[in-house]
Amino acid sequence: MPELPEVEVVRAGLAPAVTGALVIGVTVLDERALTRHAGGGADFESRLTGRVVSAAARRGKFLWLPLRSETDGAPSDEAVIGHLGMSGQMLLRAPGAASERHERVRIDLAHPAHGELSVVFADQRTFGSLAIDDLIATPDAAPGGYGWDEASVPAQVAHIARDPLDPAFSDAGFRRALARKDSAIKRVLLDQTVVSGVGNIYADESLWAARIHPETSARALPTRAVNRLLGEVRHVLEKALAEGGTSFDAQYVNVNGQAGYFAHSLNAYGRTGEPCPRCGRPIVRVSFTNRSSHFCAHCQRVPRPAVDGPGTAHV
DNA sequence: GGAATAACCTGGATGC
DNA sequence: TGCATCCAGGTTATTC
Repeated sequence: MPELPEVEVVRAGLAPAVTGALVIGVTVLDERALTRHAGGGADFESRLTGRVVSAAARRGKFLWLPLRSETDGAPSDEAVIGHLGMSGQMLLRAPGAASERHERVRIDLAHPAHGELSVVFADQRTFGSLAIDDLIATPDAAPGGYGWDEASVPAQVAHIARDPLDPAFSDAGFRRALARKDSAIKRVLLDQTVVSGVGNIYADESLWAARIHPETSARALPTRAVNRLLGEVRHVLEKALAEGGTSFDAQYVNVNGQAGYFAHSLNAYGRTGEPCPRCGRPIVRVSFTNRSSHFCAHCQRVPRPAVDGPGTAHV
């Protein structure tokens, strides 16, 4: 389940290998990997071949490789965007390497320093996708994402909020967004237009660390609790990033096919029935909007229902 | 307009 | 052993 740390590990692995490389060939093996691309496989192949990759960038869970032409040196106005979905992988392989299981797209590159190599997009569940998209200006004039200094972002990524590790992320804007949301805090954490990069695993871990019940109303959270939560989100993401991300099986790996080990550091997610590391009571799992929430019912108390009536304070 | 829900998809785990 | 069913979850279109 690639979330921000897993995607950042992939981006960091791709960057030195692809920056400055010329695309010398593209093979689309499964067009389901191009659900975000306006044209078909042939269009994807022809538009990408002959371009030069300027960088490897990321915002939240979206990756993109800005493209420029081989000769004119003009600024990048398009990019290959990629989302790993549930099970997507970006693998670096030697030229002519055997096909990967669930391989969907292969991009062959010639790098001026490293020679030829291939970027293989493999995806078991086909929720991930690639596309070529226009770069548009960021409304705040800040760099579009991590690994990209230009104030531009792919059009399909423009609606995605900045992630909490982005220097241009606005804490005040996050607090204002929560104050407007009449939804459970966990649902808001998973809303990529409010804060990006957080998925089910890190939402559960951050809420556990901040001692906030996942069904607490976002707008009912006091400012102090919001600040505590934001701090824990950042702490959890940074720690997971330092440990190479979370891998439960072979579905999340870095560009070399290696797993991360943050799964050993999880306190709540996937630990149903195990003792809470804080109080020793069992972690519980409940269904939550088509997925699961894991939390400690003792440390993360159920929010008291709002009561309308005389004497009730409203904010 | 905001919030909630369903659908997309594959393979491993589980039950019979 | 083989088959059917359930489950995992990020994004987005649809519905309320």
